[in-house]
Amino acid sequence: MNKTKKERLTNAGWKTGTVAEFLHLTAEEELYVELKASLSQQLKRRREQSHLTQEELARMLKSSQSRIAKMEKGDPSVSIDLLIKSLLALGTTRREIAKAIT
Amino acid sequence: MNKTKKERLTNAGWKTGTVAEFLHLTAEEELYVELKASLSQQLKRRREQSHLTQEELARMLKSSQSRIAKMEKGDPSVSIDLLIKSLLALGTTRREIAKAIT
DNA sequence: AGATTGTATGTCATTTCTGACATAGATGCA
DNA sequence: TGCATCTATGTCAGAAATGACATACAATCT
Repeated sequence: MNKTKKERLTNAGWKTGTVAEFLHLTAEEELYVELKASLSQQLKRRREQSHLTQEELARMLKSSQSRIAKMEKGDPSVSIDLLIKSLLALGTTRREIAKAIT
Repeated sequence: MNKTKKERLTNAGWKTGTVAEFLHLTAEEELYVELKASLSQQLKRRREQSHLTQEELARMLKSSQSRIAKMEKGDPSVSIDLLIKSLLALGTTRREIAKAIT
């Protein structure tokens, strides 16, 4: 965003900044959300590489299509625990999980 | 364990093997438990390096001494989520967390 | 247009996790 | 010995996550 646009928005009463600021996240919360997002993306990649639909993966994991969708979207209702268990079930190694987190 | 001892135990009716086998864990469950144990150890290391007691850390995290103890012991009742949130609160970077997981 | 396939989103009963508390080790010190 | 400090373990009410379901959305067909 260039300076001019920012000034225009600010003058018009808008606040500018990061998503984290907008959502009032602390530094730690932001790191947590980002870390979770990385795992979400990794899960989606692995599923697509395996040519599985969300429904097929759900059956494999004894979960549901809607929960898989939420996992891949980084929905607040899904835990890192579930993401990691899912990745492990898909054959992801610790090293690969670590790489995704970095 | 040397061969002789294993034979003795086996002959006496004991089964030998890994903890995972004893607890009837699947391969994925075993990986999950190991990964969690790594984070537990990392948390304990960081706390001790910071010269904090469990009680002090508990106050910092708005948790309780007993939960910190359970975290560091890898108790089944604690989630990876809580471990990661705690590590982040202690200033651990994503890179360091990734390293611990590897 | 309608039909099919795959993904997203809202809701909810049940399950699991969490902080808090009590209390039991464990270690050191007077 | 008793006393203080730190850690471990069991329990439980309240909070959060889970799978399941319905349904909406999107893309691709005939």
